[in-house]
Amino acid sequence: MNIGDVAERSGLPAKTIRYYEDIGLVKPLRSANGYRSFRNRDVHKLAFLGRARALGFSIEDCRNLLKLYEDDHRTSAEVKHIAEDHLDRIDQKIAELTEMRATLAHLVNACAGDHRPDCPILADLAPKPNEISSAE
Amino acid sequence: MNIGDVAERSGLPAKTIRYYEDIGLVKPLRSANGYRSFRNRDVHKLAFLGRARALGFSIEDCRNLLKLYEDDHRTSAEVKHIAEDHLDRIDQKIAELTEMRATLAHLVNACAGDHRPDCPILADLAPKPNEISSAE
DNA sequence: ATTGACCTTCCAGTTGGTGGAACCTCTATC
DNA sequence: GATAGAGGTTCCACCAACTGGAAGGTCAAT
Repeated sequence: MNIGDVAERSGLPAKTIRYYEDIGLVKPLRSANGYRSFRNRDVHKLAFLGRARALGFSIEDCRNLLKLYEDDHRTSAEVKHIAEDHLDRIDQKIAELTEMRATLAHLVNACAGDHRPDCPILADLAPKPNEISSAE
Repeated sequence: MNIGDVAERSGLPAKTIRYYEDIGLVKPLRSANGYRSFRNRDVHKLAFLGRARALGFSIEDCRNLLKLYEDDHRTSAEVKHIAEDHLDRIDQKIAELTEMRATLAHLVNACAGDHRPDCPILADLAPKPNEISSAE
């Protein structure tokens, strides 16, 4: 199968598929004309990757998940470990964003948003006199 | 003031300060020895940038906020607009992550995490037979 | 004179692709 | 056989926002 068909089937752009080959995630064969020739298992892998990426797993996580996926002797503990780590990272990210959101929403709320220059948002961003001790 | 002192005062790494000069966010003077010489307003700006970045504003947002900050003829509407756009982007990001989190938490929960190979996480990532029509 | 803490520039790498240029191949049509 | 168009190929550059490191200059103190 050529890359265009694979792109359609896996839902990944052809560029991305070539990139995944570059970094060793898939190893399609080559036809006599130099075109990549994908087997069903390649397409299968790519679909797996697309789904894992959609869940936010890093490429390195994907690489490891793929390895486990293809290893009959894996343990579910190994898989779970990767997923739990990722879950923790997501939770942390959500916490960060939620805090930003709270501060920002507060400031936006306090800002009149009119023609005058006074703005609580800028006032908050501006360093307070005590934060930066002056000296040359 | 030399970059080391500025780094300490602004809370930004020296590397980052140099980078901010590179991309035109600050324009410190130079001493005879070639060292960067920061005025109080440079330090002020850098602290502003640090705070804006901590709230997740992009560098381009920061550039615009800084411009408004230094413009006596700004309107709070302009500032508010930037902040609201950013808030929207944050909300969208939180929504994405929250959805990922839900799926992932569900899968992690369903996974025994023991020595056996059966794993609902991998099962979910694997393409279902109907998703990929086979053909060579 | 030398040590060590600063400072300088420049180049490369990070993450996960994306866009474009220049060029080759295949199929269909005239 | 020529040609057009839709595929494919490689390679290089770029995005954000830094960060690490190498090679070297400067300064203050011993």
